[in-house]
Amino acid sequence: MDSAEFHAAVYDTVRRIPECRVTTYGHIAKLIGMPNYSRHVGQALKFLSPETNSPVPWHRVINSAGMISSRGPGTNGAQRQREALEAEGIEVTIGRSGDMKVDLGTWGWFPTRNEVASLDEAVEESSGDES
DNA sequence: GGCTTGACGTTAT
DNA sequence: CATAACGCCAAGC
Repeated sequence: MDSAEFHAAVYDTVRRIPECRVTTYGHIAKLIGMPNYSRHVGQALKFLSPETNSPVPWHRVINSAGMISSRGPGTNGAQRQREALEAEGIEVTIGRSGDMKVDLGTWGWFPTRNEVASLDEAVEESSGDES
């Protein structure tokens, strides 16, 4: 699998995250069959974040600690992500250091690969499948 | 070629 | 519960 396919797999998986739910980079990596590629999931997502018009709900992907990754003090990306999450009704905790955290126990979405496959039938989109 | 970096994860203090 | 250490793999330099 080259980087392009990896990106496509990531987008395809992230797109299936239900509304008002969040998941982690690591779980996305597991779903596409590459448990140790968590960092590259983020790498793929940042490639489409400037768009914000893509069908990929990138804002629903956070790290295992449930916090929105910084990506640079001067950038407003994290801020936009918090806005998007709250817009969906997801509760975001703000710390004193400006750390934005989501309760994974409440909003987390961690299905198995099989469950995602069953969701695939419900979606019935014209997306070319993998494997 | 090696060294550093990064929207990360897990385990141990 | 907050920090630290270690592991991980592609990309850029």
